[in-house]
Amino acid sequence: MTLPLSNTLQDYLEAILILTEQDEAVRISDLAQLLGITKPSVTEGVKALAAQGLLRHEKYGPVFLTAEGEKMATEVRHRHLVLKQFLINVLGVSPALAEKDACLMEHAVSSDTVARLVQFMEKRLQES
Amino acid sequence: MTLPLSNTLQDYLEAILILTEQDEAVRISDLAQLLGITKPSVTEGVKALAAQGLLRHEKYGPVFLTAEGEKMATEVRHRHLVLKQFLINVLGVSPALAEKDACLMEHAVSSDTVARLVQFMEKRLQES
DNA sequence: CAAAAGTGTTAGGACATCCTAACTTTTAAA
DNA sequence: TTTAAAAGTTAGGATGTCCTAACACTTTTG
Repeated sequence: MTLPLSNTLQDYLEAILILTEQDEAVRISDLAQLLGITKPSVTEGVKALAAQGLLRHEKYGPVFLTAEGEKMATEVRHRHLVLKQFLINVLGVSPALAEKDACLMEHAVSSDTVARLVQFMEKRLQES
Repeated sequence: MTLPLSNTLQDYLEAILILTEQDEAVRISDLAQLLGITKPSVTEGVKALAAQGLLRHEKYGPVFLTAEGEKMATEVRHRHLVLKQFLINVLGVSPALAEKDACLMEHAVSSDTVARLVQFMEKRLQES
């Protein structure tokens, strides 16, 4: 049913989620700018995501995540945020580098590892 | 001069390093098996690495890392090992999953973050 | 409301990586 | 030493992701 999404398309979902929460409507142009790619590329990616039922998009219109798409986007962002917090608060990595690393690592870590990172940081807070 | 290698080609280098240390000669077939891809794909990848001066390969012969190739391979493996140790010893991830996660994460973490992970684990050992 | 500016799409192509099928070379065994 | 098995290569094709150029639609604004 739901095949695993490529890293690239996960990035699209995450970007759409972020834009959804700050703008009213998410446009192809906004995505292109945030993702740092051209509009034709975004159009293509959006088409693929729509074909998987992860978002809704009508020609020349804005983009909306479906429930399933939002769920996946939220998971990706969760991984991103957990990793970033770990890098900054535990390792002392600079925020800018943490952001960069987290962008890549979010596609590499398993759910189990993320859950353990969360646990680890909680325990660490209690102990201090 | 040295353009950044793709994740795929970094994996090739790492595999060659591992095989180099356990067998006398590294063959295309060995690599194909270890990487889980077909021989034609390996032939192609090896050609690309040879073109970048990272390994030496004559038709129908074995594969040898150059000094530069070995250096890069060692770096990749270092990232891999540091991550794996962290996952197992600090987070308590199972060895099998740690291996899997490290395989992907090794292409995502910056040198700075790896260095900090090492530091973190050293400090942690001293404190215990 | 017409024209300019902005937004989105289509077409066509590049590149990396993988594959299968068919062929060649090398190695090993009868 | 010839032949069968194994190893390696080549050719040709698929897929995913990106691009530029050109075109189509929409929005803004004079």
